[in-house]
Amino acid sequence: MKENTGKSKYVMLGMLARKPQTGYTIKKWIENEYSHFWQESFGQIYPTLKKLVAEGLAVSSDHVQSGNGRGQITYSITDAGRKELSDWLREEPEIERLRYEILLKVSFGDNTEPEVILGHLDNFIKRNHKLVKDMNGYMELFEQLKEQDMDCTYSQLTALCGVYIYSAMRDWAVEAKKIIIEKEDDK
Amino acid sequence: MKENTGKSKYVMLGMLARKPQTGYTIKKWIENEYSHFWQESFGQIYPTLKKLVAEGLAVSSDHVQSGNGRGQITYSITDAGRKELSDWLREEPEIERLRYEILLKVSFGDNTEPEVILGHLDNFIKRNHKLVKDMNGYMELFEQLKEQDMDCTYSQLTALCGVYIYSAMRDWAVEAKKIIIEKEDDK
DNA sequence: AATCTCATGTAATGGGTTACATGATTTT
DNA sequence: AAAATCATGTAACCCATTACATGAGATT
Repeated sequence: MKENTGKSKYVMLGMLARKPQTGYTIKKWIENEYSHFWQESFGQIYPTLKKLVAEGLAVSSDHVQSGNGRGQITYSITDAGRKELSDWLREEPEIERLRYEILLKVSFGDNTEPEVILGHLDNFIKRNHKLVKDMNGYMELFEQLKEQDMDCTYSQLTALCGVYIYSAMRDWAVEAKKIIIEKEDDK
Repeated sequence: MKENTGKSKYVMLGMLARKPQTGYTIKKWIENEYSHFWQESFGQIYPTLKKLVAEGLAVSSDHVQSGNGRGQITYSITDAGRKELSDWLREEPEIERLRYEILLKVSFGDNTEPEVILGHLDNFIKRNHKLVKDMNGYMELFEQLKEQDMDCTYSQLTALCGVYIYSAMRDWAVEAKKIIIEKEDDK
């Protein structure tokens, strides 16, 4: 019985630490503000929330609250939950294992025409360019919140990371295209 | 029967496209040159290779070749395999889903002391700094190979991506530390 | 003698997404 | 009237890692 909900458990705790919420709003929250570095599906969220309650890390207030639809369940974090979250925060973060399919395709580039790879890079540049703009949008939004005395430094830092990473990816792809084209011209 | 070996199938094909190999050497190859953007375990490699043979995308020459140990099985790609690889290369790469645990912890930073997050960032900086050096080492190595007329442009591009991405991560973390410290000083 | 590396393989386990089921309210 | 959104939940499936099993040759 090695209860392992992986990281989802702590994500739920982190979300509930901000304010009591339903599984549904947690999902929306993650989609909106976390999607560039984290994602959770309902298939994870609902069972995990139930486990939190079973472990005493959260409580589910209002079993069925008739508002709209089927009724919603609001979860709140307990003191034990805050302790669990804070313990986890102290642990050294795991080294992330990346799986960039585009790098795989680039590395196998010899097995196709250069145009194929150049095409992928073009799309990649466009996507990352848009992401940089999105992240800068978030940065501004947080800046405005700060002026209204709302503390959101840590959230802003994740957006800043997005700016850095997506800019780097875009710049790399631009450079990569140049190098491939140069190589083709040399032939 | 939706035979889905995910991406591993194409990784194996890409490896065999370079030269006929054993599962063991494929593992070593991926560990050495791909680990920063891809990884495969034996539990994936061996069954996948067998499936490739079953699908006619590879052939296994030399069932048991007494050399050392239990004997090795060398796999070679077939024409059908090359076709499959090239078809896959043409497909638009999937959008990668990142899961950066450190960003999760940063975003929940309010639930712990700033020193905890600063500590994580310190380690993150060190790790990424080392990775940048490693990637630059690869870059040089590939440069030398180029001078010996070996074509390795595409492999070099993945190392270049490593330089870009790890530099960005390191620079972000340095900046993030500054911002957190500034905020603390303001209090 | 013990351990490390080469070498292949399977079974158990875990973590996560997708698809499906249900159903009320709100918007088009 | 139809479609979208709110809202919760389960089951199937897939992918991947880990642990385990086997065993020979080389090294310490």
